[in-house]
Amino acid sequence: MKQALAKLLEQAIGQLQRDGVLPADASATIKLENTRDRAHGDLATNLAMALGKAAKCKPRELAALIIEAIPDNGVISKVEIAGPGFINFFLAQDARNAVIADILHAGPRYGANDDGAGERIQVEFVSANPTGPLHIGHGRGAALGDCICRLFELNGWQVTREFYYNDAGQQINNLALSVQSRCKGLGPGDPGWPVDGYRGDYIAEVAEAYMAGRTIDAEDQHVVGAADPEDIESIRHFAVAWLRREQDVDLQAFGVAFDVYTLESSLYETGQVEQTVQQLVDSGHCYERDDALWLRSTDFGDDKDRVMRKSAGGYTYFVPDVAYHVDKWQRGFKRVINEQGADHHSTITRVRAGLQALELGIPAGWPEYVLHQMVTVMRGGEEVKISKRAGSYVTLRDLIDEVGQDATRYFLAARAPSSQLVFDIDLAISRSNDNPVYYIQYAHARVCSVMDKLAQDGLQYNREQGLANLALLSNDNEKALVKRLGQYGEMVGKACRECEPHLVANYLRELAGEFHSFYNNHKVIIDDTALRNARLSLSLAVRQILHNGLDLLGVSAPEKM
RNA sequence: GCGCCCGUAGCUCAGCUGGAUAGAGUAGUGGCUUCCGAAGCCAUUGGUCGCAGGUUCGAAUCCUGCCGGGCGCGCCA
Repeated sequence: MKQALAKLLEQAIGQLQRDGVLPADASATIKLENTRDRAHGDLATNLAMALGKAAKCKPRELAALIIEAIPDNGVISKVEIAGPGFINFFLAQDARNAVIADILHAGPRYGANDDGAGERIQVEFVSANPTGPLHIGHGRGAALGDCICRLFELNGWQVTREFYYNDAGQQINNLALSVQSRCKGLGPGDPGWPVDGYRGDYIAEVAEAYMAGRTIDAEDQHVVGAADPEDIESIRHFAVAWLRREQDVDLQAFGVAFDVYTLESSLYETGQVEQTVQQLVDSGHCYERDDALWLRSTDFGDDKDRVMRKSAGGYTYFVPDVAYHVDKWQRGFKRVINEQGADHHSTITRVRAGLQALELGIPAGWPEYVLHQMVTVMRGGEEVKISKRAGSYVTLRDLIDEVGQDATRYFLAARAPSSQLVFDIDLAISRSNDNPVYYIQYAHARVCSVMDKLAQDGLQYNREQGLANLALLSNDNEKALVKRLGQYGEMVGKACRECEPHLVANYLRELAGEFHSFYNNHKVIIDDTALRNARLSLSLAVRQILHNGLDLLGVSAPEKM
């Protein structure tokens, strides 16, 4: 609809240029925006104001000329010049109503498009260290990452969801030592407890299972506890496997599944880390100093050079990170998005610098990043400090159990990633009925309920008649709904381009609100068959979009509540 | 000190590739169910868009400088 109008305006501008009203080189991007106020029509453009100077005439006068130059068409029903020179377009109702038929025909696939042209894209998200259960911050990453994936899929991309396990660093040593101490009956604070040991109760659970010789059976791993408190390698292996399984269970409960899991340790085993280091050395961007190997990352915009190999031996964490991204590149992903917490912000420059230094033809801005800000958890009016070492934090599993998967996912995805998020557990639990997600789901259930009532009354929905009588939808509530439905496709495209799932949440709230308003003002099941079927068509289109949108967020669309 | 993010109604947040009287939820007040689900609707109260300059027909939105909050700034990951 918008595109059709933009094309008409383009033709109008071309006409005015031929007529000499506008200089041939005058140009302005044609910007059409959805109006906020219905009195301003459906779409408005500031074209006349933008071109006023070039045409050397007043914006309102130019607006009149533009309007005159617009070719005849079936899209526009009325045009007005308003304010300083806005051109307001009122769309023909027939043209607007067409969206209802489109939605009903496309069903669950409505909104899908070809923007991605089937290109492959990889989204890495969550990527929690296997040193403890997932907390609410990981939950935000999971909710956002998964929604972003769903958006890309809808927009025609072939998406790979990937999880990267840092299972090879110092923190894993701490984990192994912590479990070992528990195996020996030590607790946090006891003499001999590791300085940076993990204090949470789950460490004791891991130790107990290890000593009991329990088996961890998961998709890609089968590990048996060796029950030997002196075998630190065995403990490490068991603990990582245990915690990975725990995280998988949490993610499953959250409705998030990954296609590929990559272990940092595997990059060492395959020699990819060594190979990357060698290539970096060969590239001439490295140097030795103070017994350490450095990357001259300042050549690529970093504010200081970075150590690659420590003087005591061993690589710093970003070296396997670079090797990992080389691997992603070699797997053929022209686009890679890493969704992570903003506290990892500093790694971006470093990883990109390493990739540039390799001179593999990787673009400077590759990979892309979506960073989400911290989640603050409130409980009993007080902030709950999240500290893995202190063992006091809110796990994702707790949240799902208490708040429910739907509400948790909605809350965590409904805010812009760049904004800090306050998650008030008391509010989410005790006032769960006021939760916005129920408001949206309720609208969906209401349409289902209308359909039930229709059947109870011995009536049937006649789609053909409904679509043939859409012109009967003429009240403000109906018009508002039709207009909103018409914006779904545009919204979905923007949410994907900007990697901002919260746009979906906002849209759904608006749509649900407008439906509730319509529902309260007008009966759907009425004697007038033509109008009844038209309203049913509208309601079913609304239900479909609510369903599709909730699906993008990973939230269910219940038929009854 | 440097880098990134944020500062909009009592609270939680949208709006930010400049547009027409600044929006929603929640909290407060007052209404609406012999009629498809009141988990709803309608009305109303509430804002110097952190502050000060600048850019222009027009700034919550762009630029600069301050102030306030968060996160980073390691031969940790």
